[in-house]
Amino acid sequence: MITGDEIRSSYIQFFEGKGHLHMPSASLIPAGDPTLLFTSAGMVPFKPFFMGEQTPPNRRLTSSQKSFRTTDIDEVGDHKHLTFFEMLGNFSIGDYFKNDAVAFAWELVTTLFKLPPESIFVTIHLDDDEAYQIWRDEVGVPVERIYRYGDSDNWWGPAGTEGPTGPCTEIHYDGGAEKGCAPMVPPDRLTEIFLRERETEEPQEIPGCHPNCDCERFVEMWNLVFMQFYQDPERNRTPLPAPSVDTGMGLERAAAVLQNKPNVYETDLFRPIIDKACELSDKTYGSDRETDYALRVIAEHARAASFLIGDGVVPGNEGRGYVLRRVIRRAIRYGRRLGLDQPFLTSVSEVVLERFRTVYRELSENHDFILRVVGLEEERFSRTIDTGLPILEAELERSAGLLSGSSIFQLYDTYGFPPELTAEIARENGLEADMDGFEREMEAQREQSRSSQGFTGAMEIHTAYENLGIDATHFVGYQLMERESRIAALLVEGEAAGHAVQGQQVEVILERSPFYAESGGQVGDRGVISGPNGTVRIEDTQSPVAGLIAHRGIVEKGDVSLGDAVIATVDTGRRLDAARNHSGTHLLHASLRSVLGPHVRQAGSLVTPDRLRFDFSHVGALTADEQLSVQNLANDRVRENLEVSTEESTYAEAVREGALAFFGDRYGDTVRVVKMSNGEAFSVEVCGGTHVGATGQVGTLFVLGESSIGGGMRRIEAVTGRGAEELFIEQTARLEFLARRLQTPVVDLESRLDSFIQDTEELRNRLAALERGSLRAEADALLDGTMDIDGVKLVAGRTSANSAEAMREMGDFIKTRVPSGVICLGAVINGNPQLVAMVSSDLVGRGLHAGNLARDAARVMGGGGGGQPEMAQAGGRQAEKLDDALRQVADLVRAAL
RNA sequence: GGGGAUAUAGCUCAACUGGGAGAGCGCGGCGUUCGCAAUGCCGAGGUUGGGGGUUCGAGCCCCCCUAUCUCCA
Repeated sequence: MITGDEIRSSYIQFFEGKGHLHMPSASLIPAGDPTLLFTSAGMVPFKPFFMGEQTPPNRRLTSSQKSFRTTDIDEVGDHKHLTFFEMLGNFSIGDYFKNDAVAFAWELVTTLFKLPPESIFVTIHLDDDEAYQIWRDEVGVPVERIYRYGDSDNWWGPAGTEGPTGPCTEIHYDGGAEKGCAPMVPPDRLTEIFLRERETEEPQEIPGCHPNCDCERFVEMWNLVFMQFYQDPERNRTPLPAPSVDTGMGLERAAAVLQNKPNVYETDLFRPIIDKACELSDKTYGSDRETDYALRVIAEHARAASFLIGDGVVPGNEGRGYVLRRVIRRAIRYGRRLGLDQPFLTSVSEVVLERFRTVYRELSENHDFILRVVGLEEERFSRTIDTGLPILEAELERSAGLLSGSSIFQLYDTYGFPPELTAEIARENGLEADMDGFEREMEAQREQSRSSQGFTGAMEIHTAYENLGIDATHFVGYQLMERESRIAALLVEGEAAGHAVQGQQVEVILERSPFYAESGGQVGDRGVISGPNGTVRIEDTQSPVAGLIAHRGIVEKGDVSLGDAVIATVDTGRRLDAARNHSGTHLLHASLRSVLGPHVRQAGSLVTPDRLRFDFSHVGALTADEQLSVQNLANDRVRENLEVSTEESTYAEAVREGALAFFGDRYGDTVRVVKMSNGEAFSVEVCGGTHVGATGQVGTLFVLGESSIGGGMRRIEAVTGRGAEELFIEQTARLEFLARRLQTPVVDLESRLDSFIQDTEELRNRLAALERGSLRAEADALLDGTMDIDGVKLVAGRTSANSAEAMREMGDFIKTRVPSGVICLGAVINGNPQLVAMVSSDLVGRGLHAGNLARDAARVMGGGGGGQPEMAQAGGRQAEKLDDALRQVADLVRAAL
């Protein structure tokens, strides 16, 4: 039997033999394309080549590309759908076209894979007569095995709103008529049906089986895309000057066909993983449908999750991290159905790593990390289940027949309890789950999130700038801090103006400027713009429209006018502080990656002259050791005084050379790459910010702290240079101040403080004992005045207690002397009168209630109170009435008896 | 960026309508036991995350902050 590994390598070798260059699989995180969540097909890494943005290393390429698709995530578990798969492909970038592509494919399938030609069906696009002719005449496929399909099946692209697009042809493997759902529809008949469908725009019924049928007879093995046109955003298509070919064959499907297995899960690419899941759950694959489904979910998702983590994705609440989390949690949910309620996914992942580690190095390199992340997520999810389950059970208890959508939503929204699991448990308890109601609640939440998306009237401002008729300010601030220029535009209160006078808030636009506008987390520059008749103090610099630099400030002296020749001077000290923090951020980023692992990715940052803040993806909090290691490493690199160099490059080029870029940022055609290196690069990032010339200028980097900003996301804050120095001075001063106050040398502070705390403790205890003693004496005195109200003993009186608690203690003491009776104690605490009333349990039976006593007595002092029958407390506002209240108690007791 | 939930002893969690801060585990001491294990009694351990407010009185109600979890974007 040919193994999956053999299929992969023989495919690559076949195309290498046809002059193709083997490109290694790119990361599942698309490097050059911030608009894509995942690498979803073999051609994704080559997009810049197809778009003509870059020159490929060779016009013929081949690869086996790791791919991930989120669309079918909820279908995984049946025989067909996968989230993660390997895509074999051969690519022609303006080289060969339909003839060769088809010929190569046919040769590979029939001679290398040795599939019988009579079991191969091909499909083409309705209009692609060229492909039809090639298949029929050049390859010799009988016409009854060439089927035409419409746009939904055999037209590809564009990916997004514009881009290359074209018809495709597919190779289907016929598993045999006995697997079919019905007799085959002849190709001509099917073509007629699709033509009518296109004309009427109504879906037509297909009377029989065909290659794209949903039944199990055919396996779509290979898709050859002919990129023939370019489609613009208005959907106009123009022929591409150099048509290209992009093909994709799912390795898993190919393995199923070549290994003669009914589906991908029976192949050697999945079987070891399935077997492990069977072993753990004590089930056998193939025994029943439900079990098989769950086993497939576990195997598929364990595989997908391992690869995702291997490429640096970490579970989180957004974007890729959220997809990963969903995949892991879905696997665990299905595991529970098999009775796996203990952590199991880590063991399954171990098999995945074992199976694929030789081909995909990142799996072996990140072996421990992958297992740790899976384990952590597994643990986290079981906590989610544990907290949600009791709430769900209570909810089920309350509901009859139908579990409301809002309940399902609340469990999901607040506790992350999966709705499918909720529905499942509800069914087990004989209740239906209102999933439609749930969906409505979800939609309402989406609506709310969208509507709260800050509407700042950005559009209007936007046009205000565009109406200025200036497209760009030339930024000269990388080299200069001062530069003469001319005022190209002035805005007063958001409106274009020709003139501004002293005291007015203005925005100045210059022809060229050394001022750095806020971007990439680095705040804008401050400084002064001085003209012939006045000066403007600049408080902030922004870039409201790409390329435009708006200096915001106030006219400090005189006036300024459009066209004035000015000198723009940046506040150098502030700029250098910011530069130190920005370079510090890069050092910190690289250090974090070095200490924690390459999964650390920038999620946001803030660079001000005072401090820096850096958000990144990571599982769990940093230990004190890790934090220290990061700081030490960064400072080592500071002392090594690495050269900081910048160069211009294209985005894709920069990323290919290993530069880190921030997902979600938009980059222009050319990007600036900042490198810190002393021969060997320590940090390379795409960044437009201002930096120091060498890392030594950073001075010292001091980490202030590290915290969480949500699942899978951490935030670290630090200071450098002057900030670090100030911090040190401040902390030292604080220590010295403490030392003076505690009259001890700084080194002895801890022991001195310990002894202080101990002393306080001791004193507190002694005071409490003293108070207890004196209150006990008071209690004794009160006991002497015990009254007898119709046979009920009453101890009532004023005390000097300073808390209700102390009075309770007194009451408890009196109780030991008067086991049957009523006790009512009063005291003025913080200026307010307070009462504590106690009634022994035997008297409660006779109708006395401490709560009533306390409340009624307190009424005299302008207050209220309450409590339990045997003990209650009350208070009021009029301290002078306390004695009156206490005197009243006797009457109250008498009345209650 | 917006919403929801949680925060109580070292750990896991109780505490009704606002009215005496508790349990189990763990820890310490003293026993029973040949030993391991088990077990009995006693004990320590709390600014109820922090701050403000309402109230005679707040673990509980309101506001702000912090941390953790979670959903949406």
